[in-house]
Amino acid sequence: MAVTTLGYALLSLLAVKSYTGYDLGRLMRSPISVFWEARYSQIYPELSRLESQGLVTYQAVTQHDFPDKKIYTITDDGRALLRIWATEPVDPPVIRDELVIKAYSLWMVDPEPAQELFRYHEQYHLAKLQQYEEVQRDLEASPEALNDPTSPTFAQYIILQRDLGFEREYAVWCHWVVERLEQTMRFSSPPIN
Amino acid sequence: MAVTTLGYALLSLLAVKSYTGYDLGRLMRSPISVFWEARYSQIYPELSRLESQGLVTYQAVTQHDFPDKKIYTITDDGRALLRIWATEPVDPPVIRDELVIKAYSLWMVDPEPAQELFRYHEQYHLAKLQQYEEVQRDLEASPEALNDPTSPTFAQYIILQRDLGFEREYAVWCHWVVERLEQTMRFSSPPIN
DNA sequence: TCACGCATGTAAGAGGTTACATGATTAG
DNA sequence: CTAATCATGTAACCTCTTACATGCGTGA
Repeated sequence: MAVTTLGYALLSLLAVKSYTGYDLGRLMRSPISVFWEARYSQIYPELSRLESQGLVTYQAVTQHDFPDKKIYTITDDGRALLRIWATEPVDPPVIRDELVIKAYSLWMVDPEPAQELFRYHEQYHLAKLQQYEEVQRDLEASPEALNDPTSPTFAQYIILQRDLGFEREYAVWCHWVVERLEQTMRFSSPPIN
Repeated sequence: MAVTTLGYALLSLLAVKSYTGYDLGRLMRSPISVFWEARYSQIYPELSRLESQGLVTYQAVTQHDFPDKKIYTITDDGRALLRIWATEPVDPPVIRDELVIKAYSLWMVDPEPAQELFRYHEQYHLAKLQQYEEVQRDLEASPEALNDPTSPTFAQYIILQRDLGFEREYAVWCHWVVERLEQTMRFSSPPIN
């Protein structure tokens, strides 16, 4: 009977607009980037669970040139549950970041390949940052919505700031690691070629 | 035959020093905060898997006043594997943060309880930040190690910067959300008491 | 012709959490 | 007297990923 975190994620997207499972999956991997990238194999079963719990309904649409689809809509019960859940306490997120473990082993590896690894991740997060900055520009084009706390755009802007901050901070850290490795290489003995 | 992420996490801790499973579990939930908080029920089986793979060995220690224990030590094979793994490419982490989903639903809830939620998380991350800053002061007390790229302290300092940045950024975001809700409340009609 | 977008799903397995079991010592 | 610390583990369960299955239309 309980709703999973993914279930709430889907509900919160459906609270704004009706979508198919496919749409929801694409949304979760778009640069508009809400939340994280869930697989279709998890989304579809989750949607039918939400449906059996009466939190969403769907309308089957028959198509000729494309596969048939189900457009899901949140119910009043779903909306009510989401509103209650939204302000209830949560535990802070658990971050399982493999790069951090690798960083912890840097003392036992050659600095050059380590730098390469961190340069790659710096670039990755800078690219993500740019994508989010584009979305930011789009949102800031309609400032009325950003000041209306009852507008979904307002909430989207809030989570966008989180994404921006996260990517910026991560890129800065990667850059700092590369610099630190550079610096320490000058102090240690040069490699034997 | 493959080693899991937790397996590498344990190996990277054992590369510095020998520990019991219990020690490793405590380390992972200490403010010295390496990585994330793994459960003992996951650590113990993982250690025996690493042992069966020849990546660690253990020495059984019989105790009178406390339960017997096993002190695990990394093997040469384990060390070699860890060094290779440490600079191999990784995917960026997937962040599944329930608070971000809740934030996405803020447009449909009362601002007051929402502020309370974000104030709580701001305090949480500020407290974490302080803990990390204490560790930072401890590490900076011995600056020679911080400039030696072959010292585990060097690597610990690197991941500490990540933790510091993460907590700082998260706290700033929470604060910003609270302020934004404050601001918008002044624009909307006052609640009917 | 081949891959991509549309669209929904099942099955198997890996990873992680919660609950349970045991038992002595020590601090409040 | 109760809770915490030390210390290792098993069993059941939930969550998430990977692989598989199907099939039409369109653009390169």
